[in-house]
Amino acid sequence: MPDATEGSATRREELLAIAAGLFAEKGFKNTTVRDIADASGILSGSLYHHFDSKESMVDEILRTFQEELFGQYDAILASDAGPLDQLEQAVVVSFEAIDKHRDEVAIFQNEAAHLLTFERFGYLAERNEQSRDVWLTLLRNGIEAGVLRDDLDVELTYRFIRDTVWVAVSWYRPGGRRTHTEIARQYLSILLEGIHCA
Amino acid sequence: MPDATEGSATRREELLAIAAGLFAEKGFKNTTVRDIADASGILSGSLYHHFDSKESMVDEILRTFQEELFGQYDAILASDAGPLDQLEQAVVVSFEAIDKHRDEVAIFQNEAAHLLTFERFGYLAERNEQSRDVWLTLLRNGIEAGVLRDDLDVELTYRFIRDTVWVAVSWYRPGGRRTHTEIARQYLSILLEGIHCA
DNA sequence: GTCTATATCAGGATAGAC
DNA sequence: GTCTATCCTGATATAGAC
Repeated sequence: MPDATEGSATRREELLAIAAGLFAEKGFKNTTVRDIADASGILSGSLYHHFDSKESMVDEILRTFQEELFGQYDAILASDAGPLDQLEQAVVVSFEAIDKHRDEVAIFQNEAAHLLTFERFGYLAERNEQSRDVWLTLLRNGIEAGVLRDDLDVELTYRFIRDTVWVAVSWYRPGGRRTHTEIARQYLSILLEGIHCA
Repeated sequence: MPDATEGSATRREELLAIAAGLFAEKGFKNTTVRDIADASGILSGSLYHHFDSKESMVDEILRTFQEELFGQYDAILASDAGPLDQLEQAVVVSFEAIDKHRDEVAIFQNEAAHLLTFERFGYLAERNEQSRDVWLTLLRNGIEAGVLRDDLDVELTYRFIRDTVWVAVSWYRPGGRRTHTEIARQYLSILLEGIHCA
């Protein structure tokens, strides 16, 4: 009785995970349907029993991931933690996502700009907007509460945070010298206090 | 008398600029030789009078750009400015590159990882290594001189700087609300002093 | 659910005329 | 230096047997 809610992944999820790994590693366009089939131990034609197209695969991969991630951001915003705590939690959650869903983050990072040009992936633009809202809210709350500098361009600051957090996916490797929590902590230290001597 | 040293670009340079724009916008793999030819007002076959292959084009684009950029880094390191000044200059020069060579930076950012897997583009790995040396040297000099915090992981700090600087190419638009110098200044302010209240 | 076989098409590249 | 014409390969996707 295959069931998506079970611990063991369904065949569909297995195939998606394999595809995600390839998309992340070689890029969407550079990964052929045959690559995915090979890695799955079946032939390319068989993949079409499970999915409409290569696009459907990347679509499902990104949708699932973003639903989870934005659920976490919402929970943080809805919590009664202070503005600084919320900002820190958002950073931690993001690095956690890089650790737990590396492929998905990488795909989003590397392919979103291109996929965005197709109507089918319009929801990615909405997610971008939503992410911007989250970070801007966190920053503005911090400034209002007097814990963050009020002389910085909020829009620029948001971009720097967003970029630095997500781009870490390009070099972070789970099981490496530093855990994602350590990285998040160091990152927050730089972001909050700067690298200059006090 | 067409001459590369003249103010007016040679046909070759014109074509490379057009190709660079497309590579940056749509990605290397997603840009067809016919796309480049169309944008240049000629037919695809004619391009092969000027270049061996699509790969040769991106190769020449990246080589030329990197030669210039690393020349600037070398000049900064060789100067007798203080460690903090040198670090600031390196950041400024990088944002300048984003302004003046947006396409080239974007191509390097988006395609290097993939191109790197081909022997032909092995020099990109060397350039990465060289870039790492530059930033690590700047950071270590700063720490040694006592102007930078010594409690940070230098390797992580380097990555954060590198990533945040270059990823700006994905959103920076020349002629926008902020000049590249303003952006560099704000960025340095965050990097050096942090966003937390003093 | 997977395989065999194949239709269909797009893209990189070439040869030779103009 | 550009065009015409075309080759060749590799990629997505389909249809139907097992």
